[in-house]
Amino acid sequence: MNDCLLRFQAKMNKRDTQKQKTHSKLLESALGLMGEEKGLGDLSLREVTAKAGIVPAAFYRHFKSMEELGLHLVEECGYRIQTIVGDARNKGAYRSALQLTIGYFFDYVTNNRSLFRFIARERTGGNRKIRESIRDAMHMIALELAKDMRMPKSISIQDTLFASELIVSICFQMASDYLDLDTEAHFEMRKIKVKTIKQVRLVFIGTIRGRKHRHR
Amino acid sequence: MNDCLLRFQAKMNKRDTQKQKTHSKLLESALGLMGEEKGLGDLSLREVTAKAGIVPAAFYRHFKSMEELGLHLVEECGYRIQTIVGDARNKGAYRSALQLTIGYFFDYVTNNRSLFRFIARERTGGNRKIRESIRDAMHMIALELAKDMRMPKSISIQDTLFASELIVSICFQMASDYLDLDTEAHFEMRKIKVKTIKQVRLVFIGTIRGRKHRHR
DNA sequence: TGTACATCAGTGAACGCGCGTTCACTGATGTAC
DNA sequence: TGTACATCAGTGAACGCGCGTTCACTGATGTAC
Repeated sequence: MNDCLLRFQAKMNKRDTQKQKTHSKLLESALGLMGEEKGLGDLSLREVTAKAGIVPAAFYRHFKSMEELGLHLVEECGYRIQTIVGDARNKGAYRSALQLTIGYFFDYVTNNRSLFRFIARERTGGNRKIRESIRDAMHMIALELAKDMRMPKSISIQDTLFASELIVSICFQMASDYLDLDTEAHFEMRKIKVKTIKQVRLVFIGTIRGRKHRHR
Repeated sequence: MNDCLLRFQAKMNKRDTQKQKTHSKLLESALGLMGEEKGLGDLSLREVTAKAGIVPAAFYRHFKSMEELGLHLVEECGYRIQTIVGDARNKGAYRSALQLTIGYFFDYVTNNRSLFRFIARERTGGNRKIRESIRDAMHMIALELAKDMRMPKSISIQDTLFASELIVSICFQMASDYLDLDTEAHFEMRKIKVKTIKQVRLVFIGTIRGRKHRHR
């Protein structure tokens, strides 16, 4: 996470570097403390600072409240997921079968449990500002995904974007269900993957075959 | 809500009646206290009992924890929404155009803000038990909806149920977005309704036209 | 019906606890000359 | 380069507050005879 946060940094003296490090450590600590049961709202400023190794009062050198930390976290997570989508493109995932692409997706979910848990949970569970921020981030991800979807020429950009937004929404919902399973529940995991593939395929078919209906 | 909770009650002396009344008042108070910003986890036992007009310690005569109250609330809300689906059937909503049915749906959402807010929020935002409980409730609702969907004979029961589950999931997600809007934002509300109609139509088309693909 | 006892929803006081926030501070790092 | 002062991330103690939970209690209602 550290290097992500430093990505726009210009002048970097010893003091600024240290501050950035603590800043990142606070975000990382917050993300790490949110387990299966705890959301952003369940975290206390005190436990986050304790995990980050600073005194509670020092929190205010970085954020004016836990909500502000949450907004930074959404931004950071949104950025990371966009990177994931970009990586998938470079790996050529979109040239593979749908099944394979969804497989990659769930691999990412598995390897970034707390990140996806956070977004899925706060998407509806957080406060209003956080929810809006996540909606924006998901919109950006959908834009990124739309670029990569290979649709027949007859499908307009608007229809492609409409489909990609629905797909992103579905995938986050399924990721949330997926993360609720025991890590050993392989059969149930398989079922969720298959269900996701079927749902996404349904969206593709609906988009391609329903074109005329939606434009009449 | 009271009559709902009494619906399986047999012997009803003065004492039992009073207890049921307080029990309902606790659930109603909890639901009422959850506004735009607060979820179940943000409620304190003390504020719920205060709103219900009893002393904090008396809470334990009804529930052993706030989590238990939450589970009762899910059950109650699930039941109420099923009733809504049933009502819609009796009103003949499913014989109307899709647009009309979705219109009815959003009317119900508007008239039961806290109920839908609660379910939408805790679906991913609550703790694990609550989440599972909501998934079960939504499954029941999807079963109810599947009964009412008029699909071509060529569509199997399984495919119909698959579609109805996706539709329920989509509708709750859109209801959540809808409830985030200012009550005066009529244009934005219209946009969400149109989006929902398009998404649900897409699911219908995908189900009907994709049949062969999914069975090959 | 009347009486004596049992039940139990709700009371009110008390408790210890972790919380967010404040404040004056320290001491390492940065800056101006 | 060396010195004097400014900056500011992090400290540590203190605060008042609302929290969940406990407990012995009260008094209205129910039950057995």
